[in-house]
Amino acid sequence: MYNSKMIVKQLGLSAGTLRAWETRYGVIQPVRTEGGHRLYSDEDLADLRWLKMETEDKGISIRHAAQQLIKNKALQAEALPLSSYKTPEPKAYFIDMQNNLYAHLVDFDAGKSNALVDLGFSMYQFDDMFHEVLVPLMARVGDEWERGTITAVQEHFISHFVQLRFAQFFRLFQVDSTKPKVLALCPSGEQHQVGLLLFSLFLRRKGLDVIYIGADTPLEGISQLILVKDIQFLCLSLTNPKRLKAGLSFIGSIHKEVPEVELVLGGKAFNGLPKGHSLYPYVIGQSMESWEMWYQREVIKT
DNA sequence: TAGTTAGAGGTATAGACCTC
DNA sequence: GAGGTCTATACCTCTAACTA
Repeated sequence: MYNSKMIVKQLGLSAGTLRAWETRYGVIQPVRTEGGHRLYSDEDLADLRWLKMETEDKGISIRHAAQQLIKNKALQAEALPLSSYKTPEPKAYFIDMQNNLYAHLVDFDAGKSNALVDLGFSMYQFDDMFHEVLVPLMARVGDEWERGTITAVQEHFISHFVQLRFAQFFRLFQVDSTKPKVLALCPSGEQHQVGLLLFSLFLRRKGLDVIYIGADTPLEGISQLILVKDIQFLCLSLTNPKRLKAGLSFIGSIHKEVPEVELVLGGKAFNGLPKGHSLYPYVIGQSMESWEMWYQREVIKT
């Protein structure tokens, strides 16, 4: 449970705004301590985060966003027998959502797709939604595109949709200026950035100031950026093993100019590095657990 | 077109109460 | 006891609708 101060810090909303949303629209009903102080649950936090995203990113009025949230919750409640109401079994729900979302996206129906994702975010932790729905969705889109069952236009549309969702969350987390700065990018030629996005979101949630450059980043200017912005960690993602040689050359050039920057390497290509390779110690895994271990080992120690 | 009004939404303040 | 949080209320800004 969270008190008002923690909610204000996490979301950047004022305490007055929180109370106004509660009393005017009834969208959240925090429990109270014996003394009457509000205590917010994880669900309250998720709801508030969703409302903030709807109002600030989409420009929807708070009244309408609140109505939509209440409607979404009511629809979900209706779908289940009242006597046995509980949050749907996540695994089955995520698979179902992924299938429905895929169908809407290949049909270029952004409205239905957004509504479906909004509903998911109002019910589950955003980590679960990204890991269980959006990331597998992107993997599936990549496979379908390679098989030729969807067009390049569909692939681009879906990628753009998912990236927008990442970007919305990215802005919501407050930066802790006492924590190290991070530069995140994919070397030139690398187009797949979902893993990098996810890791950047993980870091941003921890309060790190992440400068996200994204896919297909040229070498020019990177070293200067690291020096000017006092970057401590350089995160690189590379999925295509065929581009590993070029990727290593990319890293070598940067390391030559700024040897003090600490490397964080992720993606299928780097995961294939042999144990004896000099860069092997900088490769992190693909699971949240391995990221958390890296964070505790490399960031908390600083 | 410009002024007025009303509503929506956010913020500030005061005083009382609660927590640590 | 200091600092945080509460409720209630007033005030501010912005926008849209209305009117002369």
